[in-house]
Amino acid sequence: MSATNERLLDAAENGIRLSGYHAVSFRDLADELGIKSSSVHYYYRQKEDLGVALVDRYSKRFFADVEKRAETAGTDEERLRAFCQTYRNALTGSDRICLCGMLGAETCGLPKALADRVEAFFNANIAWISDALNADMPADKRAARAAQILATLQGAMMVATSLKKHRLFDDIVGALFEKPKS
Amino acid sequence: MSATNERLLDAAENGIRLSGYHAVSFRDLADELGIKSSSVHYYYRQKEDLGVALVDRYSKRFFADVEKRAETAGTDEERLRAFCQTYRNALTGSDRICLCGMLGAETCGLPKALADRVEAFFNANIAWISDALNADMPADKRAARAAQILATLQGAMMVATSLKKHRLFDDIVGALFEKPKS
DNA sequence: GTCTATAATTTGATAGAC
DNA sequence: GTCTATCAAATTATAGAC
Repeated sequence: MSATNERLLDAAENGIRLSGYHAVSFRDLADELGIKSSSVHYYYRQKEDLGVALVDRYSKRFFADVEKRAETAGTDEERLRAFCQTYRNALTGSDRICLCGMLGAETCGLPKALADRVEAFFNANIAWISDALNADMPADKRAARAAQILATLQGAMMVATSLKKHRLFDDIVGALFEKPKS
Repeated sequence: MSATNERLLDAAENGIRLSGYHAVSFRDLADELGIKSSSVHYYYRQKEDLGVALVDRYSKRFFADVEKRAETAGTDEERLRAFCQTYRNALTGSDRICLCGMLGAETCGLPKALADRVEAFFNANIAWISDALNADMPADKRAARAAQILATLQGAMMVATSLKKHRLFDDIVGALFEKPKS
């Protein structure tokens, strides 16, 4: 992977996470990198190819970060908190929502290959969370709870950035872990 | 409000909720209505004006529906469930996420006037939910819980449509109301 | 209210030189 | 790997006839 290719993916991920797939053009990306749009086509023939490469890189990085954070976690709840921390870091480190959160919202307007990868990302999220719930919860409720956690994280990113109150993300995720008063 | 104007808003809301603001063009809307794009400009001079009118109509309808459902609610929890039902109905009746959920994700790429209205919609949501939490919860935790409920609803719509599993929305919102086992 | 006509710009994409 | 040159199509938008 060349340096230009990487800068290209960075700029594209950036733009999409801020404004959406359809708001990002090859020319804007080229301008940002100081190259021509035809050079962008050299790396990715179609926009769809760029999108797919983007989600692939994002997914890999995401789960690598989750695993790294979960390594030092002892309990299941700590693993779960590590997972949420990956989301938090993606937001507070960049002021941008999740790449797949944006693309997931735009699903119907995306090339099928791209929408499929986003779907896979979410399914992998739910599977990972479900696994972390093992000890806490009866099996039949795990899937719903996992989906709830994913939805809350995604929604929290969206609402927090829209309201430009990033602390809101922490408040929301905090409420998610609140223990019922004994 | 003329019939054409209303069909125009319907088509625009439709398209944006499915694919996003930047994926919807005046020409597409015109074609869907069987008119010319210049006629669309007659109703809304700029795309931004159309977007603003759209969010205004959506907000009005949304809170009218919430109030109507909440009318017959006795307890605070019933009021909250009525609120969630408005979201659910928006999704299951159309397979589309919330207009402001989509626009909220795209915030950075939107004209400021539009982004501001979306922000106002979310703030009104949080205020309404906070109010419904009155009896249940100490005042200092209400805001966080209200934001959490909003985020969960928005995230649930997004994830459920992306995964094309609409039942997931019900599962997620169900888990939100789950009582801790006594 | 709707149309024709048109303009200016942007966008996704390709061919071929260097 | 990057460029020039170019294209066809799409997009936002306006002027003015009917």
